[in-house]
Amino acid sequence: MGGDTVDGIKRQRRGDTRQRIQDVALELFSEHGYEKTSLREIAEHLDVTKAALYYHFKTKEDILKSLFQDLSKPMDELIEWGRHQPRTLATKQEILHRYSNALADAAPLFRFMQENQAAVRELRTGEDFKDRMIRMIDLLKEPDADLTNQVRCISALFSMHAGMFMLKDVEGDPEEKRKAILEVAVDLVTQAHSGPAAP
Amino acid sequence: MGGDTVDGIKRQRRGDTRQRIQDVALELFSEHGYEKTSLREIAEHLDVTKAALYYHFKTKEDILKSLFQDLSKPMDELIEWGRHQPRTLATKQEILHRYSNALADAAPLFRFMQENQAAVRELRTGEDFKDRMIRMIDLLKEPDADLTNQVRCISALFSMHAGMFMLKDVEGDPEEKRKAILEVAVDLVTQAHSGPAAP
Amino acid sequence: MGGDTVDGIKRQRRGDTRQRIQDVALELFSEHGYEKTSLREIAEHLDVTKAALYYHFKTKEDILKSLFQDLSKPMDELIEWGRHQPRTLATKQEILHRYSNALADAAPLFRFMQENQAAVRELRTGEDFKDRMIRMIDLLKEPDADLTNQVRCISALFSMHAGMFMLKDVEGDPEEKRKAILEVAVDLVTQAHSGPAAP
Amino acid sequence: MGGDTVDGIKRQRRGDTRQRIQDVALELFSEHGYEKTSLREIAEHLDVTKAALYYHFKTKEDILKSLFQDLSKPMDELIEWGRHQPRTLATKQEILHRYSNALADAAPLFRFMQENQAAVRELRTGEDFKDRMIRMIDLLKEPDADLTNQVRCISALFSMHAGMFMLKDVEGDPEEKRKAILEVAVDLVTQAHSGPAAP
DNA sequence: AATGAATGAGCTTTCATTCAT
DNA sequence: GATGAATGAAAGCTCATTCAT
Repeated sequence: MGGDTVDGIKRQRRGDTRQRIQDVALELFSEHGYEKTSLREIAEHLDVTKAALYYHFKTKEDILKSLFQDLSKPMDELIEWGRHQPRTLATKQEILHRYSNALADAAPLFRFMQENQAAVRELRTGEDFKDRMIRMIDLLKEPDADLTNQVRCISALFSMHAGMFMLKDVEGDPEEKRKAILEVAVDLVTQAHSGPAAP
Repeated sequence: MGGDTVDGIKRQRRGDTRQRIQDVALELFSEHGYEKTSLREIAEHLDVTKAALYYHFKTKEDILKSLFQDLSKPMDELIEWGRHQPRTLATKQEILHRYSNALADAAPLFRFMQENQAAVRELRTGEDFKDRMIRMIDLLKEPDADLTNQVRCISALFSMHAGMFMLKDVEGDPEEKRKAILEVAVDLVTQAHSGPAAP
Repeated sequence: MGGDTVDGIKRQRRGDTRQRIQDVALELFSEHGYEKTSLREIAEHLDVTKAALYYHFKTKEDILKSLFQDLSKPMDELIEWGRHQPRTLATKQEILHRYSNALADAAPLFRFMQENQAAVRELRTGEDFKDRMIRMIDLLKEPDADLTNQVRCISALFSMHAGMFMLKDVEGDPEEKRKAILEVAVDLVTQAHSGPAAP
Repeated sequence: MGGDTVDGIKRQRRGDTRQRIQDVALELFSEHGYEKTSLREIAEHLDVTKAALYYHFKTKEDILKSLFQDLSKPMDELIEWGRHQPRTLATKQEILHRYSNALADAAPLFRFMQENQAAVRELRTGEDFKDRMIRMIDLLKEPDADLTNQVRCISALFSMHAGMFMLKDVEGDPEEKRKAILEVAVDLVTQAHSGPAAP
């Protein structure tokens, strides 16, 4: 049961309910999936009533949407930044670096996205996500890239997602893992950048 | 939809209900997700009652399991085959070839797997799938591979999954696409095979 | 656990659930109003679960619609009959007679209609009812009737509705009351038929 | 209760919130019915919070009651006046005249009453209304009137209600319509006054 | 091999209402 | 004179499942 850290800072219980709902929702959505997570569960974890959730969010889907917005902002910023850079290899590498950081920051959300695509697709929120992926890929691949190199770029991106949670059970420092994943992604995009004429 | 008297013989409605349930279930599970698909929907698509489904399958989860078995057999066979081969580059390439074929055969099922991980995880059926992925990776990576090369192998496998449905909206012949995807996967595993000492 | 009256007639509990739902629903809708009557209440009165109601009717509104259909049939038949008769005074009187009978048969339903107009209006089922009233009035009034005589016809019809339940608390034999109500209605329509030129 | 800066200008948002609540409530109650209209809706239409409504009214039912009081006063006055007059035909005609005027003034409220009887009945507020109707009828009918003439009086009253909104879709000047309705009502009561001995 | 009828549990959502501020 | 935050109760509805026939 929630005690508040007293002393100096305090706040906690007043005004942050909305944030707490989001936190718990993300946790439970990630763990059991969106459909399987009921509002009752979320409410119980927060020790409030279901109706309280509806004071802060109009629908269950709205909670999900609000989570996506947190995810979307950094991605949109990254895409916007990328569009104004020259399409050099250095730019692409920088994009991957930044993407890797964004991923690390919002890891649970990305994991959730990856694992709940079907459930989320119909919510008109998923569409946005796929769009963003496509625009990311557009930044990474050369306009005239052949199929193989397109696949390399797709692979780079998805490997970052997949790696993130596939390496969970593997020994080792998380930061090391992130670097390894990034390295592979950079490799793939670098190969794709050289184009089909590479020896 | 629903042609019957094919080519002289007729068959159709008799002993194949079980199969038809599986077909429709896969289609709907893939489209809307496992949780969101109700038995009512499946029954309606088949023009039978819900109760009829229970004659053929003990539970909803059982329908899902039966679908996985179709997917599991080729994977298990492939893994079994791989274990009895020398861990050469040629073997790895052959594994990827075979995997690519299996994937093409059971594409909708794989797509479903990819997009419903969260929903499926808790069903004790998903665990098996993750296990299989791990065993596949074990066949592809060298025992002493560093993190980066492990990621390459993981990436190879997941790229095959992701590519499968990410390229759906891309122009071009499906067979060409499959080859491109396979090429990238082989590349990744080849790199990983050479190990960190590669020039 | 159902005891059925065995022997000979039997039926009762098997197959008549749909009818029983309608009966109870009408009773409760009439008593407390449509909105105020919950499916839980209906189910409890029938000693079944709410879900059972949904086996027989797709929605709460559907129950209401089914009630209206019972009401609509005699009215539509009456209107249809009326359209094929000459617009004589005798015809009009016969229409009122028949309407009075229909009303007596479906009294609770009419009372419900009268008392729940607002609640029912938005259900797209009420519209139909108003249409029917208008068509009834068209049968009763002369095409060139002045306002006053139009009001007489409207009044005739509504008096039959209102009388039905306003006389409930009055002493006397129901059949007598019905006759009195009918007499007033016939009077009104007769006056209207003679037209404004009557002495 | 409510000190306001009186005199001359400004007013508007200040002391009239109570009145505005009543106006909006009547509008929405009439349109969608009492049960279907939520306090949220009312509050939104007024651009205040639900809690604000509770500053002005103790409960939802209280809002309704306050509306009825506006309606009741003229009716009670009319009834009181009627009781102190001789029961002549002229008196009855004057009652109908006055009633017609009251009706025109409070038309939306009457329409609401008519269309929400069931919903309102249980609120212990509706009972009053039925009582008033009965007392009105007592003023119009002769003490020894036979059933038919009682029905005439009931019919006169209800025709005024029904006519009010049934003629809405009919062409013509509202004042003309009101007169036509009144004429029919007067006719009915006049007939009833002459008693069963009329030729 | 399949249906008709039903259930129990649970879901998302809405409502009237309260109260400290 | 009003708001922000929350509640308890209930509503309509859906679901997987059962079982006698």
